[in-house]
Amino acid sequence: MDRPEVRDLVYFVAVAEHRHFGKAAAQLGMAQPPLSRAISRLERRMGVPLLTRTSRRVDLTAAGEVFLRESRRLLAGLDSAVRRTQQAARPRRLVVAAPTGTGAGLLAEMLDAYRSGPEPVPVDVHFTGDTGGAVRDGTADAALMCSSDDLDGLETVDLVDETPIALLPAGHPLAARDTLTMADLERDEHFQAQPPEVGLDELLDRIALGELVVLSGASAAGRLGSSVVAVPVLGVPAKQIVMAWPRATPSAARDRLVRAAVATVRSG
Amino acid sequence: MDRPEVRDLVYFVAVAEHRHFGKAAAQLGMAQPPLSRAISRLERRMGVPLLTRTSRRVDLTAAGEVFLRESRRLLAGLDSAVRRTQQAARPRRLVVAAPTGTGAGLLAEMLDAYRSGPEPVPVDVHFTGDTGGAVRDGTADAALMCSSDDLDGLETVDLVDETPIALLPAGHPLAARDTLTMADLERDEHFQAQPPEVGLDELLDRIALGELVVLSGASAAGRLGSSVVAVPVLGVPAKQIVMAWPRATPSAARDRLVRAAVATVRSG
DNA sequence: TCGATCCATGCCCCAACGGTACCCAGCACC
DNA sequence: GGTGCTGGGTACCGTTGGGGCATGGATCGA
Repeated sequence: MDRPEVRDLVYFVAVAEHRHFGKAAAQLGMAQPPLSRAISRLERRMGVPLLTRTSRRVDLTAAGEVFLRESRRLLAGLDSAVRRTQQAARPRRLVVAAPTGTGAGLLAEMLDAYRSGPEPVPVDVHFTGDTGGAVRDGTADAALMCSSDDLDGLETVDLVDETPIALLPAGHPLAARDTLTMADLERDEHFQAQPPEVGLDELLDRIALGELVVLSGASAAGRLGSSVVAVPVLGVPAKQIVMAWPRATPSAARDRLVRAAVATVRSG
Repeated sequence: MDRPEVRDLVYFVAVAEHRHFGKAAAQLGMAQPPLSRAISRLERRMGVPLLTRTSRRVDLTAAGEVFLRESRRLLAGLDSAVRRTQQAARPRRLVVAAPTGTGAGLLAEMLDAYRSGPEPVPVDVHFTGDTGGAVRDGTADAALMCSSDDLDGLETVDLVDETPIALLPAGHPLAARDTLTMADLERDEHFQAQPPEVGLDELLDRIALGELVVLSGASAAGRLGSSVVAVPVLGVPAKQIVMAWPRATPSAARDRLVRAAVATVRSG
């Protein structure tokens, strides 16, 4: 059984997404007829119809739905494989993905510890909202993630546990309390369960201005300034900050970084 | 950046495994020169040398090691994608992978429950030692596995917990005991930590004959006959029998099978 | 019924893949 | 140190098949 080629997957994904041969062909920078034939060929080789075409409508068969999902996964995997390979060839250098707003604290300590350890290698920090995506697609060698994120396919070590705290403006009625509950927070008109994806500085500014109340983790408590107050919140499970990296990708430099990170949180 | 083609991955894996262009070409059923060119082209496109060739010796670079691992993973993923797609097209039918020797008990009950449920579909049972492999590569829709197996990439539900028991011939000196420890077992000359991969019947026969003593799970206790005795073993963590299936592969028929399995173990 | 839309088919061309022949760098053996 | 052998690279050529263009044919709306 001869395997489909990568080209066939790309073509199929384009057609499946547009549900239209003409538009898919345009996106692919080719004419419509060869695309039609490529898809027929693919279906013939796989022995499975993937699309139902009436001349007015293109739809996916059940098998087509499955193959679309799988094709996307495979193409992403291929790109990530190429990136990882190129990364392995480049003069040794590490990329760590960190959530936007993790700037100064934990990460800086970890990197300091790593740089003063044996055989350090230059480290780039890649700030992104989707650290899991970065480490999965080979953009980053390791990522700071949350234990509640999807960690499938990744190896992890626990770093610090983020006991939940609320960040409130200093003058807020709840700011004087010793502890809070989620019910307290949810009654507040400025409370946002999903804080906006902005830098920590802006977030703190907006809290200080009284525009915002958010749930955060204890690691943020050290960098608040005087106009933002942290109060522990009860009844919310503590999350862990973890360091994650792809399974089965040996890298001595990354292992040293992980060890430095673990040592940092143990000692500090 | 143009992606490598599947053909290139196959070629690269062959050369990397043989560390010899001539032999790889022979295995691929082609001549050596086009293979050499294909590999050079691949390296040029990826911008990374994958092999070091002296005219006497072919070796992998560090990047080549990475790309070999990734290529194997991708090719396996492609084959599994094709199988899953073909499976989705076939007149609905489920394949369940079960460890050799799970024959009559739990599985039969589950299948009975499933068949008497709504919209049942023909079920094939695929006996294999590597049920995880079968469900990952698309050969099976679901698998019975052990919670201690590698469950990465799979979704699971717990079924029954296998409290550890030792299977002994009826006349064995330890057979009269209420409980055993691993130390007891390890002193026995016939104890095998890794039982041979044979059917349950043969296994029981060999135990009854006094050739063998093995560690098993409580679910086997119901099918022993009179000449084999089960004794609980202390100090060994209990394993769970789980039902596992690949993530992100929706299948109503499989979901019904999973529900039937869960219902079976809850009620029985 | 006519036109518009859109996928399939027929036909041609060319890029690229693979085969054959040959070259040349190590190595072994005399 | 020649000489032969092994094994990867290079040159050149033939063929396959992927892609473009023109056209057919089906469906749907007006």
